[in-house]
Amino acid sequence: MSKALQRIRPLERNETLAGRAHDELRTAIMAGRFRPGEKLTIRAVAAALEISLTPAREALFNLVAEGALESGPNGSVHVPTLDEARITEITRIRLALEGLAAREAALLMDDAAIEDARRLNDLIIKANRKQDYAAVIRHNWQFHFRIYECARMPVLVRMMESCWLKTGAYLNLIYPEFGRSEDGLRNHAAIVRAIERRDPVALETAIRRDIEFAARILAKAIRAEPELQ
Amino acid sequence: MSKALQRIRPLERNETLAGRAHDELRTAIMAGRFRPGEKLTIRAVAAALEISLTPAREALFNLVAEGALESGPNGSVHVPTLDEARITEITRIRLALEGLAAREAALLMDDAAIEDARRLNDLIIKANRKQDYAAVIRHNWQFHFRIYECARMPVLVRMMESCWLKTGAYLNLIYPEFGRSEDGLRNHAAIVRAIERRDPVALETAIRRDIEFAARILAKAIRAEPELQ
DNA sequence: AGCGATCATCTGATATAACGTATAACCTGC
DNA sequence: GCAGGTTATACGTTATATCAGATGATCGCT
Repeated sequence: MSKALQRIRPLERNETLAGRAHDELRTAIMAGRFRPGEKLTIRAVAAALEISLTPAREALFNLVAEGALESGPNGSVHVPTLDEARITEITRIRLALEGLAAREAALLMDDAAIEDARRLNDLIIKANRKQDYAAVIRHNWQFHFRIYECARMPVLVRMMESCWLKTGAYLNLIYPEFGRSEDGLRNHAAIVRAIERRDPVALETAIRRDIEFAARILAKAIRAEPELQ
Repeated sequence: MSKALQRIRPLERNETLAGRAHDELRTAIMAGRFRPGEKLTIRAVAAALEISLTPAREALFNLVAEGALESGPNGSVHVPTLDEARITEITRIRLALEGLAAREAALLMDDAAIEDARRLNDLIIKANRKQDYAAVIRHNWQFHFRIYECARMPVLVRMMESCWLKTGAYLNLIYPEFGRSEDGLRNHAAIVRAIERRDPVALETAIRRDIEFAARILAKAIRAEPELQ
């Protein structure tokens, strides 16, 4: 086989309609474009994406299986809602998983990854200044997972993504407040310093602080709008 | 609403053909009834369960989305295979997740749960003596998850299940050896002692030892049969 | 006016058919 | 005998039709 042929990757599954629908919904969830508790009917998704019921249904229930959406008693699918117990549970899981990923990534990050993280953090700061919270959310995701993927633990990455997806619908709720506080930016600065020094303990500490900070703001936002529970 | 009506649970999704197929495949995977790498075609599953392609397909791809099965380039679905890197990754994840669950469960287990765990451990010992490894696998699952569910962290439970499912196909590979060694039984005895004393640290330690022991045997079994990679 | 029943509509579940692609057996030419 | 192409079969993907259950509104009765 030629060198050029070795470079090209095998076709991924998301070239199918169901796969594309899955990706589309996934990024929409992460971007917080659905309200917590919002009901997603098969037919509405099919109509919105201009596909038939079969791939729309497959995308929805795959997201349910992933834990990104929830299914009601009669097969209806909605965006998950979070109460405080669920938030503390997810937070504790994130501390365990992302702590592990952080320790490992600190040892394995190469210069390109460190530079990417630094650049993404700058983008977050800029977007936050412009109050472009959609960009903040997107770059924050990229920032964290650019680090985590350096741990070379794909199963772990999928589980961390699952945690993030569960809280995705609430991100728009917290970001105005997140931006106002300086703590979020300080935590990210500490993360960048830790990866520059390739210090596993410092990185885990900084990541933990970031997670706990986000959890506090999220809990406060939910207490403020209890109808979203 | 009456007290009695609050007790009854809403209909679960597995009353549908797709849900039942999902459960059926899931328990088959856990029981190690499929070989690692075995290909599961939609039509074969549909024929075996005497259902049409639609629910069979849904069950298969939901298991893929859960991480219990893997999908190849052209949409084919197979039982996951594990190399040593994957085993160490899953082991490290399990240590993090099940360690968290163990610490929490130790504080929350009531007498009924402790009694159940003791009873399940006895069943494991008996089944092991009879060399009924299918029963050992089943009771081992029940033993661990009877403990973990006491942590009241449903998201965490699903993630731990996902880890167990990934290694399910290899369980038959390791159990003859697992039974021969006394270490497995010793670890379980330590687990039972720790939950009787409701000691979080001791329980986490014992669980960790059990996980690491299982990982060692699994890695050895895979090294012995490299064609299964 | 309040309650309950009936009916229309919405929605999910499943089967089936049609389509395109991969896989592999076979066949041909060298 | 072997390489390369061809064809048939198997398989995944998608759309559509049909059915059943849930939902909600309207109408009638008390």
